[in-house]
Amino acid sequence: MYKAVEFLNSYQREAVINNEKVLLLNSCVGSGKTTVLVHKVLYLYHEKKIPLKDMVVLTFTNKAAQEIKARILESDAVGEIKEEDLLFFGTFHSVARQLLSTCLPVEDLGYTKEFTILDQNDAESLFDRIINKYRLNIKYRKKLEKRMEEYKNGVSLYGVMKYEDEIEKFIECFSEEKKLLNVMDFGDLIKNASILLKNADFKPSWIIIDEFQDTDMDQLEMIDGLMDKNTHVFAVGDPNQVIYTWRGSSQSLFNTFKERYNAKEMTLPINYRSTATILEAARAFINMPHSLEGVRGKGASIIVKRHYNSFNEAMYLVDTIKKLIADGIKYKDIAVFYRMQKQSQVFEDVFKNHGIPYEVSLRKNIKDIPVLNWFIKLLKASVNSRDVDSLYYVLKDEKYGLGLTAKKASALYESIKKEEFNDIPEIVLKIMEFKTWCENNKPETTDLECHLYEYFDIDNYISPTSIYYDEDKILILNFLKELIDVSFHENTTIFERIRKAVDYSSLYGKSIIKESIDKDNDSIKLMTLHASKGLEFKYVFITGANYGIMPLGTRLMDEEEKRLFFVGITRAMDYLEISYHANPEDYRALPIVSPYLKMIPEQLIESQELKGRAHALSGLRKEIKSNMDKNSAEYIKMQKKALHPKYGTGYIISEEGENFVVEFDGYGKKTFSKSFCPLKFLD
DNA sequence: GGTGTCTCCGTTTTT
DNA sequence: CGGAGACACC
Repeated sequence: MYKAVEFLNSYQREAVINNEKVLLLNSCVGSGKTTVLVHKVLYLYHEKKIPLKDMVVLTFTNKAAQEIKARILESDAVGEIKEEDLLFFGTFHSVARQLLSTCLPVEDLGYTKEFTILDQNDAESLFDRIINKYRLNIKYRKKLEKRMEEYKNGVSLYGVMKYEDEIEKFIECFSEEKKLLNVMDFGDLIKNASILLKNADFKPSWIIIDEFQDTDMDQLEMIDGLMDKNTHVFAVGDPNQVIYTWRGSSQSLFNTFKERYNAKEMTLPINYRSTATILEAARAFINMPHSLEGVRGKGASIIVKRHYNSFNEAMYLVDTIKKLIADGIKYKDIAVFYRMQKQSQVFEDVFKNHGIPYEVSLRKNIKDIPVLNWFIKLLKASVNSRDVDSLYYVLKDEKYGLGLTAKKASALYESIKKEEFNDIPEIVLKIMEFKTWCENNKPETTDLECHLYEYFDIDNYISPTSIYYDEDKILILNFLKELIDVSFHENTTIFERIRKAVDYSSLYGKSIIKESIDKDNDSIKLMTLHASKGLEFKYVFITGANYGIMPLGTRLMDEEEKRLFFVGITRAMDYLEISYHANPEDYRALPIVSPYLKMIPEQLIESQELKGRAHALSGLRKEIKSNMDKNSAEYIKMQKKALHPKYGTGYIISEEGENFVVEFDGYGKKTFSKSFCPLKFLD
C-alpha cells in the first residue's frame, strides 16, 4: 500500500484514493489541497501504476507548477521519479504550447511547427504596424487591447461613438497578421490546442487541475479536448476564492463542469492555518459556513484601527513592526495587504526611511530591461523566419540595433524577399543563417550561451564603450544560460532548444528575471489582496479598508470584492489587523470603514475606533490634525532635497532602480535618470 | 495645426 | 477628482 496516504486526514485520504471518473474536490482555504494533489499523483503512479506521461497536471501559474513538481520529487520516498518524467506537468499555456509544437497538426490552422509566442510586448508594435499597413481608423489606441476584449464580449468601452472606427476590421486583420507572422498569443495557444485536440490521439488517462476556480471557458474546452471515454479528471478548487472573473473565470463554470461531466463532489473542510477567531470571521463571507472547520485555539482578537491617512497608517505600522521584531517575530512572518498597487508607495517610502526591510509584489517583465528585450527579439526573428516585427525591432532599435528608420527597414526586408543580397547587414545574415548554424553544432555543445553570443557578435551591438557594456553582457549571458538550462535535459537539436527557450521567455518571463517576491527572504511582504492568494503569514495587516476601496467604489455591489476580502483575512495564521483612514486620499473612498467589517461578529473584534468615539469630536479632530502636521513635517524632513536649474528646489520622493522621482513646487513630479541628471543634491 | 470644451474612465494581472 | 482623448471651431 502507498504509505504516505496514512499521514493524511480522512477527507484528504478519500480524495487521494477515490477513483471516480470526474471528481471535483471543493477544498476550503488552508485545507492542504496541494498536499492532496501531490499525493494523488504519487498514489496513481505507485499504487495504480499509471505512467507519469499519461498524466496531465494543469496549473495557472508557473509558481504553482514549480511547487507541485518540487513537492512530488521531494515526497517520492522511493526516489524513482525524475523531473523530466513530469512531461505534461505545467501551466495550461506551457502544456498547450508543448502539444502544439510536437504532436498537434498546427499546419491545419495556417501555422508551422516553428511558431513562436506573441507576448503583450510584441503585440503593441504589431498593433501600430497593422493600423499603418491597412490604413485603419482606430480611436483610443492606448486602450486597444481592452477594447478588443470588450468587443468580443459584445460591449463597447466608449459606448456609441459619434463616429465609429474600424475596430471590427482591425480585429480581423490582427488574427490574419498573426498567422502571417507564424505567432500565437496566449489566448491562441489555448484555443488552437483545444481545436486540434478534439481529433488528436493524445488522450491522457488522468487530467489533474489545480485552482480549478480560475479556469475560463477556453481552458475548459482544452480540458474537454484532452478527454476521451477512459480519461479521469481530478479537479481541485475553491469557489469562495473566485477573484479573477475579469479574466474569464466564474463561479458558474463550476456548475457547467459538474453538469457536463456529471462530476462527483467531495470536500476538504479542515483548515489548519488560522486561529478559531480568524476562521469564525471568515465564515461570515462564504456560502456554506459550516463546511469550514478549524483545529486551532481561539487566538487573539481581530484588531480594527482608524488612522488619519495612509501616511499615519504607515508610521503606525513602523512602530508596530518594531515592537513585533523586539518580541522575536521575524520580518518574513508579517505581510501588509492593500487593494491597489499604488497604495504600496507610502509603505515603501516610510519603511525605507525607517530601515524596515520589505519586498513588493510588482509585475515586472523583461521589457523593463532594454538589452534583454532587444536580444529576445533577435532570437525570435532568428528562430521564426516569418516574424517580421521582431526583425524590424532588431533593425530599428536605436540603442542596440542598427537604428534604421521604418522605411529603410522595410526596404531592406523587401530586398531580402526578392533575394537581392547586396548590402545586407551582418546581423540580418546571422538571423537568416541561424538554422543552418544550429544544424552544424552538436546538441551536447557545452557553453552554448557563449557560442551564441559569439555567433551573433553581440559585442558589436552592446558597444564596449558604453557604461552599460559589462552589465549588458552579463545580463545576456545569464539570461541565455537560464533559458538554455530549462531545455537542458531534452534530447533535441540546438535549434529546437533555442526555439523552446524563446517561448519560455514569454511563458516564464517574470520568474526568469527573479523579480517576484521570495517568501524565504527575511523581509516584510507588501502586496495587493489579489497577489496574496495562496500565501499565508503569521501577522497580516489589511490596510486602507475604507468604504469605497473595499469594495472598490465602482463595484460596491460586487460579490467578488467580498471574496477578495475573504481571501485577505484567511491568509492570517495568528494575528489579523484591519485599518482604514479618516481622511482617505482616493476620490472614491468614504471616510468610514468597509461594510465588510460589519459582517464580522462583534465579539471577535477589538476596535480602536470605538475608543476614539468616546472623545469629544472637536478634541479628536485637533489631536488628529496636530498628529498629522507632526508626521507630515517628519515625512518632508526625511526626504532629500534637490536643486534643478529650471524647476528649482524639489524633494526626492522615490528612487526606483535607475531613476529618481523628484517633486517640484509648481512643476509636479519629474523623473530623472541617475546616470545623467542635472540635479544638485542638498541636505 | 492649435486651442477650448466635453465625455469617459479609473482596479485587480497571469500566461 | 484628474487625465486622456475626441470633437468642434478657428
